[in-house]
Amino acid sequence: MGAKCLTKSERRQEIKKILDENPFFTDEELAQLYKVSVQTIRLDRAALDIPEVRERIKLLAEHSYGEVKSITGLEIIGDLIELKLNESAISLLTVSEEMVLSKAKVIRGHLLFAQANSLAVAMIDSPLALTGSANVKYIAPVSLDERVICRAKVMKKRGEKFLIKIVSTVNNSEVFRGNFLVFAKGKEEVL
Amino acid sequence: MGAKCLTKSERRQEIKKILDENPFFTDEELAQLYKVSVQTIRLDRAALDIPEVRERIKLLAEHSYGEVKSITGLEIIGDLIELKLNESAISLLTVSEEMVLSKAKVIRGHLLFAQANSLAVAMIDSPLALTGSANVKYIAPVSLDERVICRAKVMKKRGEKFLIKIVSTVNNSEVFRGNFLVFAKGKEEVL
DNA sequence: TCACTGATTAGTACCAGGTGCTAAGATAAG
DNA sequence: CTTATCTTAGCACCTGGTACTAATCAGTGA
Repeated sequence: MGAKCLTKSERRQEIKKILDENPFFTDEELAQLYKVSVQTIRLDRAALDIPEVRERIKLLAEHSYGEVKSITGLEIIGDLIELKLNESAISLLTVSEEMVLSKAKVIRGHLLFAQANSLAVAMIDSPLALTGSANVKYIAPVSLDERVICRAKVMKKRGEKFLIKIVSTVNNSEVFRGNFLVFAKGKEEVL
Repeated sequence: MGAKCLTKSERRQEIKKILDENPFFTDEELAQLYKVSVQTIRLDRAALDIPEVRERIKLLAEHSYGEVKSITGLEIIGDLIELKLNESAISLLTVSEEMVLSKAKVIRGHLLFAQANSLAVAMIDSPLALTGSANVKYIAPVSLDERVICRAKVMKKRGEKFLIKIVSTVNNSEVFRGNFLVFAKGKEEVL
């Protein structure tokens, strides 16, 4: 990793990147990494407007904590945009580096599924919802940095069974679609 | 919340609970909350074997950090046990805390899908393989600490198209099954 | 050569939120 | 009264910083 004689701005860009993907480094460690003094690192962070380690860690923790708190939040892959319980829902997923196959920069299939599945499950107004079955089709590959909008709509409801239709699009063109059968479970024991 | 004249053990139980569901409290804040001194809180934490705020927050952050990495970042979800390219493959996934729905301790559906999908894609002898479609069925819920064995088998192969049958079991009983249609992509551009 | 500039480094005082240790009350029970 | 349990207090020390001042070093132009 970065250790050579870098210019100030090169170093700063590297620091920005490295802290972006691993916020756990202390100034000390960065200083050793780039063979500069701790003070220099502090100036760099100040210039880049990056808070201290504890703050960074805390933000990360609060983020995931917030998700956990919001009942179904953690369970959702992507950001919930709209939600009408038992009717329809929309979520947005921006494809980041970790989501793609390293070679092709194409999103892993199961993430599109996960977005759809978690949305389908989240939109059910019930303490617990479980997927029963799903038929899905991948229409076009999705690449890094693209924004996937996933729309879910309840097509049929019979008792505790919900048939949900999912369509995911990027720039208004379909990339993924599927039908999910979801079971709403109340307090009764799961099968 | 708790503020009355509690016995030591009552207070400790409350502290344990409160920190369990909200790890962000400092000793100071807890001391005010229970109207005891900071030192008392420290003793309580020591007795309960609860680390300091920063440590708690850090653990939380590392946890969620690891989770994001592992679910999105890995090429294969689960551990590859056996692999015969273009023929069959087996992977094992042990259900950990991060994989389950917080309330029911049941694995999230898309993780079973992810295990199956990543296995199906991995077993194709090609620089790039993409999922075309999938039909899956969830037969029984899978709980925390259970070990999911996923078996994939190529049923049909026509040119670059592979039909793969997946069966996932826990203790030899089926929990998930599906058919995946996977496309092997060579160097040619993806559609 | 001198002066100036930008980048870096050094040093100081201070902070939160602790640990680890010793010692001193407070209170109830035998 | 003595003893044991619980609680509080005080102190030195720690990490990973902030905020600020001052010194150093290399290169550049005049």
